[in-house]
Amino acid sequence: MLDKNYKAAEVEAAIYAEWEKSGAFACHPDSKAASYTIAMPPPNVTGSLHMGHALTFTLQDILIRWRRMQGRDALWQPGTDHAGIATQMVVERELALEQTDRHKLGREKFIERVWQWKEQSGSTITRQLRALGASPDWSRERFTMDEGLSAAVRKVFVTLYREGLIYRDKRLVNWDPVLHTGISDLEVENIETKGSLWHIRYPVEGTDRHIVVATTRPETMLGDSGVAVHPEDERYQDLVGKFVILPLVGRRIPIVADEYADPKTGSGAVKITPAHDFNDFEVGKRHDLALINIFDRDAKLNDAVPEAYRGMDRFAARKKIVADLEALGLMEKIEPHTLQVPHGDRSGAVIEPWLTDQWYCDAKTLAQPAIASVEQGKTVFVPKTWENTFFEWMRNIQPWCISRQLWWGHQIPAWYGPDGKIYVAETEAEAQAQAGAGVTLARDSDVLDTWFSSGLWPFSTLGWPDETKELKRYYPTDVLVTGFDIIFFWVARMMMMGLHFMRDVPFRTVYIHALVRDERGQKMSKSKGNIIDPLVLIDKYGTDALRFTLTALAAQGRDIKLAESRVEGYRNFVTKLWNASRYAEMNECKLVAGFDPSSCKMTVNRWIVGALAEAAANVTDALEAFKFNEAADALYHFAWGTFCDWYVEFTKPILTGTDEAAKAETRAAAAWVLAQTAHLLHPIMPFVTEVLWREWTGGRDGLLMVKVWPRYAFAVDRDAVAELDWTVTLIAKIREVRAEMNIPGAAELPAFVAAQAQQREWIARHLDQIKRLARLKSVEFATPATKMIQIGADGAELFLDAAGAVDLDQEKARLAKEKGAIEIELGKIDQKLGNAQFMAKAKPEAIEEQRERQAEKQAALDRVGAALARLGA
RNA sequence: GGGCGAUUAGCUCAGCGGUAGAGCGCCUCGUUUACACCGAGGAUGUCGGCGGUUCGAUCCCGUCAUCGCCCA
Repeated sequence: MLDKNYKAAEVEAAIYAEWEKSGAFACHPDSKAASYTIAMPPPNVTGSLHMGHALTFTLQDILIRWRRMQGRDALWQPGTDHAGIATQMVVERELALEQTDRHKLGREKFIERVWQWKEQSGSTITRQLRALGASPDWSRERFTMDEGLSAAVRKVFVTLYREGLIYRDKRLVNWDPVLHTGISDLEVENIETKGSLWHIRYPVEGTDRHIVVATTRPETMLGDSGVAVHPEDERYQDLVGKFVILPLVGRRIPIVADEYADPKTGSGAVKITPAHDFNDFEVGKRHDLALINIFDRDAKLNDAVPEAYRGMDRFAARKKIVADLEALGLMEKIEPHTLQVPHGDRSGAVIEPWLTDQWYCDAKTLAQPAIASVEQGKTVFVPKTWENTFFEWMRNIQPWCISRQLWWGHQIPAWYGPDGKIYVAETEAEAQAQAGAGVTLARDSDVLDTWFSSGLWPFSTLGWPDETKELKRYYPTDVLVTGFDIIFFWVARMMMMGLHFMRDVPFRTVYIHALVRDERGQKMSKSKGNIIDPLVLIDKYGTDALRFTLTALAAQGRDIKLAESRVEGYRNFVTKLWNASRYAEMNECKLVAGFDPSSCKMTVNRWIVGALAEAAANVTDALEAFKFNEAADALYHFAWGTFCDWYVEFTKPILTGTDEAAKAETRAAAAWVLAQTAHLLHPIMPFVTEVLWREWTGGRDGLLMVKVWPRYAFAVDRDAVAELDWTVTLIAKIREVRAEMNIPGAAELPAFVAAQAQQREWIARHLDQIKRLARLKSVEFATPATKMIQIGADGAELFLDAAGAVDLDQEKARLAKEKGAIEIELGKIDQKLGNAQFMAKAKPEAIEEQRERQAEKQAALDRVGAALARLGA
């Protein structure tokens, strides 16, 4: 006998262990079944499960479990990402606690230390994925720095280099002066900041005129190598080609005409600092201005500036420069100004555009096939609107800076000879061979952007560059499930790399889900303190409740605002299901081998198996279309609203009755429907359904997770549906009237019925149920002589004998109100049907529908009228 | 500045060219052979404003407002 409540916390770990031990998570490369593949977006090895993970992995697990039950050879490829900067920072923090740092340790020892950390702590996230119930093929778990994946990275790098798609270049890079590395545009967060706009007067050489330039970063003036004005700006026509003398520095720099200068902003003239601003860099290139680097790697002023400023931090220098300019009377004015300040997404430091040698990937070339593939529908985004986002990014893609000045990551397979000549090769030996024996080589100390290796994930995890059978079988993957925040970081890169190296898209479908936000719609973040920890919810309500909640809220194209009350509500749903099973068990509803749902004779059973079949079809359709919330909704309403609320209540009299044949059929049908419901719920709520399945089968029939997904050949019995719907409506109406008339719930009232043959038959068949659920003492087929409460149902009139407990004036008022409501409805319909335009132009179905409604309402009106007449109103 | 999305019950959200829905909350009643993490019943909506298309608009189009996100 089941306990009264399901205790998720006590059973989940054991159930999971059983699944994992059974081998049911594994793919079968030699199977004849069609494959179904999802490459799991590898969480950072430093990560711990947050709500976004919980959502994305729940949805992926639903798809995988569902397809697996459908008989597909499902591969959910798991793994973790080495997460260069993030991981290095974690270990560096540890070192700081030990009063040391990576430089004292040296590169080799430091990397050893990171690996150690990875061995000890790197499994946190995978352990938490297990708590979530995720069912990937753990035997195939990969790590982006595994030997195999590293070999793939080297091969890709070397190949792209030889194809000219990777190259070394001196350009401005987003420099993080705290982490001492360049980062890609995507890793930069622009934060709106209140600052100032300083207007500085630059003296024009050989005149007593000044030209005023406005800047948000006065300290960079030390690196100015020009002033730009708009070519059509009349104010400065005569100055173009002349020079200004840069204050504080004394450098003579040209005034150039360039459209970058906006005549409407400030004075219309801008200072140009080509070495420290991306726009200025371009202007400088056009006019051949000098690149004057004034910062060191800490963003402190270097020796290229006047002595007074050397070694100063950029922000301290700003103050001093402003003060010095004011002292010289060269500060025209200072205005408050809000601007976007670039920050490193990891360090939070203000990013400095800095001139360095970096490795770049020619993303523009690689992007073309990716764009074409989406245009041609080889890869489809769901919802489709995200394709615009993808195109927008891909069509304006910039060279991708792939080198990072870090230690943790894939070291770039490039070596330099004493003369600076570059040798790129997969191994040092090859590079040596290229250079010739005896040439001393030094390896490039940089590592690759983490996204470089994760871009290979869909094929590197399958064994590429070896032509493994897994690669052949599981690439391209079927669907990628991810959030829109990494369309650029990851989806785009996988598309580029996959198409280039595999000659095919990495996935057929990209399902983009929402971001999980808090109740107020705010992004969850540590600083806001609004984080809801999925593990806390799991402890409190069980994994299934959390999974069901996320599924029910995962409507396409919307952010998810998560309220804990929803989780609680769906925990209640788990309990409801549990107790329905408990009820079934108490009534000896046992699974019957070979039960054929279409063989049911009783209407109520024919009805419930039909309703189940319909729910099953709805769930399948919803999953096919990635409409997770609709699948959850269909199951919730079938299980609770149909099965528990009506079928269970309806069959109670049968199960406690004496008709053995009826009992047997009902028990078998109830058990079957419940078990099928568990099948349908399993992908969303794997734990409780597995526990119940074991309870019903005694563990003799294997695991639910490998059972066949429901699909039925039998047709829904429409007559049974009509009969039950009518009966349910009748009961609901009686209950409604009773409540309205304040008839005590316990009072059992005699009833009389005047009905057509069909309805008489229906009432007779479900007499016990109607009496029980509507609290009737007796039902007599006759029209009563006295005045009573009167309830109309289609084809029947039911009279309730409240025996003086009810004031007939009250009943008259009730009927009058009902009449009024019907008249309003009928009026609207009459108006519509009386509209010549409507009759001429509306679809025939729409007209027919209105006619039917008109007839319905008219009949109801007649009935209420007759009832009122009988009461003498 | 460019783009995307949202605006529906007190709250969180579905939905949709022709009867406006769910969960939570609220109110009333209730312990009848699963379940009070329950059951029965109920109240609450000019579907953001204004125009347009249409026989008909909460739904399609335009516009405005407000909010959110992404990109410059």
